[in-house]
Amino acid sequence: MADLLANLNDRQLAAVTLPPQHALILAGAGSGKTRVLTTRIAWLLATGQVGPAGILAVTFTNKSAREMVTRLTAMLPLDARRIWIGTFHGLCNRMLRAHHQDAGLPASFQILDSQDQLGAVKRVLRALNVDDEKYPPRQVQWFINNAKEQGLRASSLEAPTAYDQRMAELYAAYDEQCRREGVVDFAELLLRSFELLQAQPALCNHYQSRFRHLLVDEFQDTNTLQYRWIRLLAGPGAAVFAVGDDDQSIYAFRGANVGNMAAFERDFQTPNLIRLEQNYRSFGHILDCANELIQRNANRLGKQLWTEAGVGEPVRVREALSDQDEAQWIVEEVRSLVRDGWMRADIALLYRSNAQSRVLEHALFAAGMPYRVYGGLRFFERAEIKHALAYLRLIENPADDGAFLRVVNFPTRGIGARSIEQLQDAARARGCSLYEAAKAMGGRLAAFVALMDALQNDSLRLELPELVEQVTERSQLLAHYTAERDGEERIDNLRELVNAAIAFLGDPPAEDSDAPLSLLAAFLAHASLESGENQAGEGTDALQLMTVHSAKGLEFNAVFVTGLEEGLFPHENSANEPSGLEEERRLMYVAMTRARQRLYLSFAQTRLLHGQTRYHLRSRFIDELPDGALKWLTPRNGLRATREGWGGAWESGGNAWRTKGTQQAAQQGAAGVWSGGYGSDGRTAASGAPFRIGQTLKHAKFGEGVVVAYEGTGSDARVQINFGAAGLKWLALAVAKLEPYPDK
DNA sequence: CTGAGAATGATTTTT
DNA sequence: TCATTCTCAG
Repeated sequence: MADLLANLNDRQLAAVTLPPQHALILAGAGSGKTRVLTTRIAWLLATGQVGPAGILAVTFTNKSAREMVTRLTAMLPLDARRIWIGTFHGLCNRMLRAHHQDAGLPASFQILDSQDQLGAVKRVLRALNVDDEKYPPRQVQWFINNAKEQGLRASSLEAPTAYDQRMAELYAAYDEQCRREGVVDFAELLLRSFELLQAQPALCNHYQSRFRHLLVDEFQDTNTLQYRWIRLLAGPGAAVFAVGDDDQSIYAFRGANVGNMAAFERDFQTPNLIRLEQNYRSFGHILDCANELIQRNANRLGKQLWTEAGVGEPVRVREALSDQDEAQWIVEEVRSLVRDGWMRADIALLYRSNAQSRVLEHALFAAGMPYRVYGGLRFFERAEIKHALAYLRLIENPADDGAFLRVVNFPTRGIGARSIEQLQDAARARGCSLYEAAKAMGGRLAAFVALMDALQNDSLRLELPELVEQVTERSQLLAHYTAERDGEERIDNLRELVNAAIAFLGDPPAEDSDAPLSLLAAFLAHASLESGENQAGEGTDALQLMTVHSAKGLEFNAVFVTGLEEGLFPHENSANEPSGLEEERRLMYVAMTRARQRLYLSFAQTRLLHGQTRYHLRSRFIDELPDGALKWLTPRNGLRATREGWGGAWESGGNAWRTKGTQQAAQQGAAGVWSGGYGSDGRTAASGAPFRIGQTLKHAKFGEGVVVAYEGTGSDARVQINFGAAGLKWLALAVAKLEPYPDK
């Protein structure tokens, strides 16, 4: 016991040993959040206050759920599978499997991932002859998920406009299709579980009295439905231990509601609120920057990170001439770090949006520097894997039309669009599944039915891995990719799927139901809920490239936050959203607090974006940091305009440079501007205009403004000027009357 | 069915 | 710019 609690600081210890009451733990970045959460569970168990069955711990990612289990089993000897630890979706799946009948689901219901869901939506639209110009599938999908995350069914939606009315109808039709096919989407897992508990008081009571302690990780990321699910499950008697950091709430765009933290304090009348503010990750200067930045946000619950580690190195800031120059400099800097003994794997390059990785990758590749990019397709999302899984899904559930359509003609077996249309008509007329309808058809469809029947037979006598192998062979998937030029990797992946099946057999999920689920169905659920690893190559010492979002929860000895430019970070689109800027600032806070020892912030004067050279001001976030903690590697006042009066431009919509019909910026023109380097005059020589970026000008109507960007040559030349309150304007040099204004 | 060329649209992402 | 999706001719 003493062992368990050793090395906790006072606050951590207080949190871990709280009485069985509701508690809100405000855990700052690097304050030992996961440690507190897992030690709390271990302490509850070790003191005999509760048994493993009385605990429910919920996270957002499989990764953090796994980490919790690993740490917990290291602290205590126990069968972690008896504890309900998992993601919201994983736990809801577990509950629905156990009570599928009460929930109105078939025993082996399958789970649609976002891709599958989009496909399902498209089919609904086609079946109902909906104009997908007016109702784009993605938008319909978003509408459905959004409604579900609010806990709303189609029937309970308010539909004030004809459009909303139609959307609600599509939602209803989609749900009906899912029911027919025996599938559920991600949001449905949660909503169905919630509705199950609501509709079955006895069952609800059972779980309420069983789970004495609910522990929620990353509470700031919960959405409305998740919050209500927790509240329902807690009932009157359980203690909810919510851990989160409102300053790290960066997922509002996918439904997360930071307001849930304040709501929790209110609804649960939380008697315990503990702040974990001591940071064990970063040195002082880095934390000073983070604190100073984040305190500009309003409506915080309030927190101030501190460390015993000393101030450490100042935060390095550098202005680059261009995105390429930025990348080049990073390569050099990383090289020198590596020469000094730093590990590449301990260095991260962070960016706001994925498009920015290209330039960085290009420079790294040219320099022969090993790197690894996070994000992109994961294992279970790859096309070849989805194909193989679709065959397996169809074996398990012949009513799964989505799976049927995916593989009926892949690899191609001469079943064209019109035979499929005929088939769909027949199925609709008879009110049966495509597979059922195909049984009545002759020719090539009959051959496909025969194939599936054979595979179904295989499934009865073969072990799961053998079945997977058999499917890839008999379906001709392997043959198809063997014939393809670049099919080698895909074949490797298909073999890897067999390995995944073997691994799954070695560690099957816990069962709470009397009627055990078929291993195949369980494997398919596993594949949907665990999208798999992002990328291989874990072993090599490679530089880490990722978006700031994916860096959340990680830490590195050195971190480069790149592209710190207005419009990019903070992103221009965030200006349109309420409190969008505050979320961007939190994102910056997350980015900076990833660094242990050394933090670099960089921005570029010009950047090639969507095929256009764009000129950005440096991010306001840099200017929000305390001077004393910074070390400028380039002159602080570079070639830049001072950013006075910029707020106005931001509020005015920030989209001004998107004006239609602008001429492409001439590369040479841009080069002309910057060729002089730092401190040069940098006149827009190509156009002959006597202005430079950053110069203050006067306009007869709009008043004083700052030149922000420049585009075109000769008589097409235009400048973009920020007039503060009057906003951002593009003005043609040939027309506009602009007077130079003495620099401040 | 396939492949070429046009059109499109482009934060952030887990389950 | 560029990757993906769509459309149409062969």
